[in-house]
Amino acid sequence: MDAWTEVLQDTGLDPRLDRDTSNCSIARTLEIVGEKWTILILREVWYSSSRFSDFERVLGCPRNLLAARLRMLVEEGILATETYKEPGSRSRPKYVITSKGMDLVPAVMGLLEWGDRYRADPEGPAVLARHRECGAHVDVQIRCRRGHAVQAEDIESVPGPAFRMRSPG
Amino acid sequence: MDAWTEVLQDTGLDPRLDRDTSNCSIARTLEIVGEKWTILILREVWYSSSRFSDFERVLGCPRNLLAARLRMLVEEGILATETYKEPGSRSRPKYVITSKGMDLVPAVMGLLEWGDRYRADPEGPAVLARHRECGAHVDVQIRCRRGHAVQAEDIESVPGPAFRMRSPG
DNA sequence: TACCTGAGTATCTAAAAATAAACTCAAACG
DNA sequence: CGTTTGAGTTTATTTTTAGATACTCAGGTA
Repeated sequence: MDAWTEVLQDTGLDPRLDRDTSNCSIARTLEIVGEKWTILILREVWYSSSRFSDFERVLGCPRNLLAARLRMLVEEGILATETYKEPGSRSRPKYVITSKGMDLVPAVMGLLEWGDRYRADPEGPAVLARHRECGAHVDVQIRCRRGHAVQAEDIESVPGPAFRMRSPG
Repeated sequence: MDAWTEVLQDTGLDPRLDRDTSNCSIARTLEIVGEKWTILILREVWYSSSRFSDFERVLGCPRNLLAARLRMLVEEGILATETYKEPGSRSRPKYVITSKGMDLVPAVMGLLEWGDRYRADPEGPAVLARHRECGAHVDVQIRCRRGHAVQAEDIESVPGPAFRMRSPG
């Protein structure tokens, strides 16, 4: 009997199929970043853009959508506003990434790598990621606390502390 | 002068802001999996669901959308169909993940971890991921080819072989 | 004082997507 | 032979989103 089956015996319910999925961390993350422009804005922040007009120029995103996405990212604490001042102009806002935003890097690196592997142009990727100190190519890996490299097939999902069943309505 | 600046001097264009973003691997991956139901279907496949009715039951997704997403995932080679047969019923299709689909695990683990950290219930995550062999918790890490663990801040993006500028139209 | 610029807001239309509900189809069963 | 079941398809309705365009606003410059 696996870790799922033992959480709910004799109820006629299936812990995998009848569980409450509303507190799924994947779904909750997607509520915020699971939208095209949002992730592309973050990509540009990583590539060093920070001004409203930068995003508009490189993304070609409508201004009202851009403003809405930036506002949401700031509300969520993924970006923060600072001000910049070009000589001869007044102070204007710019957007910088927070540590909460930086913590999205592994997820986005995962998307990048998959695209590099399966959907790149014949010449290769458009952008490469490397370690600033040593210049070597970086990639995402799955590891366990004991330090072993883990293959995707060797990952086992088990119910966590907030696991609960869907109310039978 | 950084790796971006040296690709395009004296043109008045900015290699970051005027580059062609149409071959971005992040965007291309999102074209496929950057949609709510699609990633949630994959989540359920990892949690072992495989039948049409399983997905419908656990996700509450409209059938026509579910059918469309499953068809797309099979066309893209992320899922494959096999048949199963319950005693007393005819053969029916089921969906299994391919190695191309398994290669999305790091990206989705990244989303999961971020959600666990910033959007979990007070009790903690709904689901935990552990290493089947040793039972230890698994997470995603960024490493360079030399084996160093890399912080997000120490990643440098540089133009790759398919880098090109946007045509000035 | 009139104009310019970056950073938005407001408004509208058109297109796309989500959802619900009804319908189909092919075995297997009774 | 009529019914059930899983796996869809079709159709219609509503909601959301995208995108374009025009407008605002605050300070700086001529």
